[in-house]
Amino acid sequence: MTDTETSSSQLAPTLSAVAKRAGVSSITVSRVVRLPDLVAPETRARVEKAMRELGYVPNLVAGALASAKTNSVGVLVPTIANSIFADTVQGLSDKLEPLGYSVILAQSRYDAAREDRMLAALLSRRPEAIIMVGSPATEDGKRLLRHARIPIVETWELPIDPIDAVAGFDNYEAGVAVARHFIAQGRQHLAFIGGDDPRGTRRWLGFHDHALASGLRPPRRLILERNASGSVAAHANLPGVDAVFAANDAHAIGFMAGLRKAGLLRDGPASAQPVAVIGLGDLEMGRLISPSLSTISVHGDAIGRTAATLTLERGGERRIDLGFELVLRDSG
Amino acid sequence: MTDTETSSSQLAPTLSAVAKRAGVSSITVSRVVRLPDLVAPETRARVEKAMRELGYVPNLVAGALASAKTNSVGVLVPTIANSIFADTVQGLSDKLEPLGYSVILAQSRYDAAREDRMLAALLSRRPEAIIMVGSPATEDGKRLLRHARIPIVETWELPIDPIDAVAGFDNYEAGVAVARHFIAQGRQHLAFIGGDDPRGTRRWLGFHDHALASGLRPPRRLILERNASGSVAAHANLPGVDAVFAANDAHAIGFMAGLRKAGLLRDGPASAQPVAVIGLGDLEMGRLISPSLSTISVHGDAIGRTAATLTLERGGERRIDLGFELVLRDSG
DNA sequence: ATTGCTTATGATAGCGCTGTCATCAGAAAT
DNA sequence: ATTTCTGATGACAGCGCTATCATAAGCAAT
Repeated sequence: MTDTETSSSQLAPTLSAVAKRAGVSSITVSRVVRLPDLVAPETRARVEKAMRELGYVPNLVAGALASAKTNSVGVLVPTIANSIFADTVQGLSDKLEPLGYSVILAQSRYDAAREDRMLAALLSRRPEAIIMVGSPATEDGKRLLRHARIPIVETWELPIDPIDAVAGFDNYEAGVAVARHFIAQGRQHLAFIGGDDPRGTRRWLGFHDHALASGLRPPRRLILERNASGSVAAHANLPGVDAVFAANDAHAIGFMAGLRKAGLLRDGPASAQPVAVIGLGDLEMGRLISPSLSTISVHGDAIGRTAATLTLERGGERRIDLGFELVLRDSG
Repeated sequence: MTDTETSSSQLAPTLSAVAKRAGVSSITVSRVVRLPDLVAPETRARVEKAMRELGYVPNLVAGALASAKTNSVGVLVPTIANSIFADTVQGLSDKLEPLGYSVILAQSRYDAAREDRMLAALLSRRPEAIIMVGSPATEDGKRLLRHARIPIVETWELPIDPIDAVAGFDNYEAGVAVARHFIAQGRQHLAFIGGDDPRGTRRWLGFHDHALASGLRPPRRLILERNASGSVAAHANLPGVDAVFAANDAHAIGFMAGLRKAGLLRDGPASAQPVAVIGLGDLEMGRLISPSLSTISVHGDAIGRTAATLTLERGGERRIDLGFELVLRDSG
């Protein structure tokens, strides 16, 4: 018998199976797992041996029910692929996993109905907190969260009326900052390209309002699919534009590819660009391409880590502005 | 009283609270949630009203314990940020979420010990399957999975001795394909840059073996940090090299940035490049930059969706090779 | 009237743990 | 010798559900 854990039923061994084998009560086995200091060394050794021999893996589902603690957090993002939200998920899970929390991940795909379903699905697993990108799109979603009586962290925004805690930055001000920079550069004809999700729209609003307030003609806005390829052709729809704010770096890089084809991209500094381009996200890639991409840098992983902290500590500041940074390189 | 669900204790309402309010037994409420067809329409309406009034959210933790079905799958990836694995996670969760499964996500961070811990943590939540990138790095990890008696899907590789199911492609052959292409192009001095994780190493091996078998001098191998910035400087360490296979597109783009600085990058076609570069992953960005990036295209999302299918269907082919494609553009 | 079948509902017993007391030595303090 | 405390262990109930079997009513067929 090479595998001591063979034979016996197909079923996973339980606490009491281990207990029986070690000649102790099951509560003692439970303590060996959770509070080993309360168990005498010899007993502990005996129990640990039995656990090894049986290949015991604790059943956290049962544990969670009994203790009313699931040690899990629900995380809801619009999408995880090709997205800066992955940084946030990484940040929060790096903080949470070592503490024994598991991350239950759900994607809304920018769909309000799916978001509500995912929220309900998450909540029925009784996570100890919910971290989401943005705010619930519907009143139903908000009510669900408000009644859950667990920490809720909204991220990537600074909602006026948050459900509970917030870790984000001011998308409106990001738009303002870009517009201000373009204007200081002497650009006259501004445009905004990107999605029309809530955060993109806030950026657009800030961009738009500041341009108007500075006496410019209203900027143009082009709503694009979420993949960058559409932005390659965007330039054709923006005649006369000399400065573009892209809602994310992927769109910015796509747009620059279009400019290159049109012969409107220089390898020189921003001042030499016929059309200035600024993105958002500060993808590593933006630093590497030529001309290098100017961008609004936001710290996606810091948002995740901060959100994690907010789920762990009740009390203290519940609204954290992580800010952003206008990083100027050669594109704009 | 605007909120009917207020007052009453702080505790979340249970099945039997709903039952009492609706004047039925709790099992009937359970049926309304799971098997509504078994309940008479009027009874169902009464129960649904009570659920709404109380703001009832089913407790899947209890349900899972009672039914021995958690409706969850554990997913283990090395990392999720800036990574093509995000596509795989998206693919599998798009397939699984509509079926009522939740994704429990864990990251190993390319650390064998952390991987083992995460595997044990996942397993203790009794997922109905585990999907992971690659194979467990340790024997302990393998044993854990083998004893779990649930579907296990290893992805992004085609291990010789899989634990259960596999959805991936042949990394060795990808290396061979790139070497073959370089050689056909008349390149003489090959190099490989990238990480030394198992998949990267397989690619290197194929690349190396094929170069040798074709009579070339042994390719050089440069092991880099996981972020692309290191690859910018890589060229200095590879004098005389005229063709580079980067283990992923980010490294390839970083390397090209270095070449550009060194004046070794042309906007022309591959034949005009002093140093040919081929990446792996087929990032959208690679298409957009100039010169456009040649790459091994792998379908990360298809891997995820296939893995999901493999967890749902026992029986049938358990080893699926999704293949790869050498996509030739201007960089090599 | 009896049997059999279907539909709608309920009673009961757990699922595998943990919280909350007990219990019982043995040591220390009175 | 008695009390008190500490350390180690256990008994027991119960977390909120579901599986399983039972029950009752209604109705058709014998």
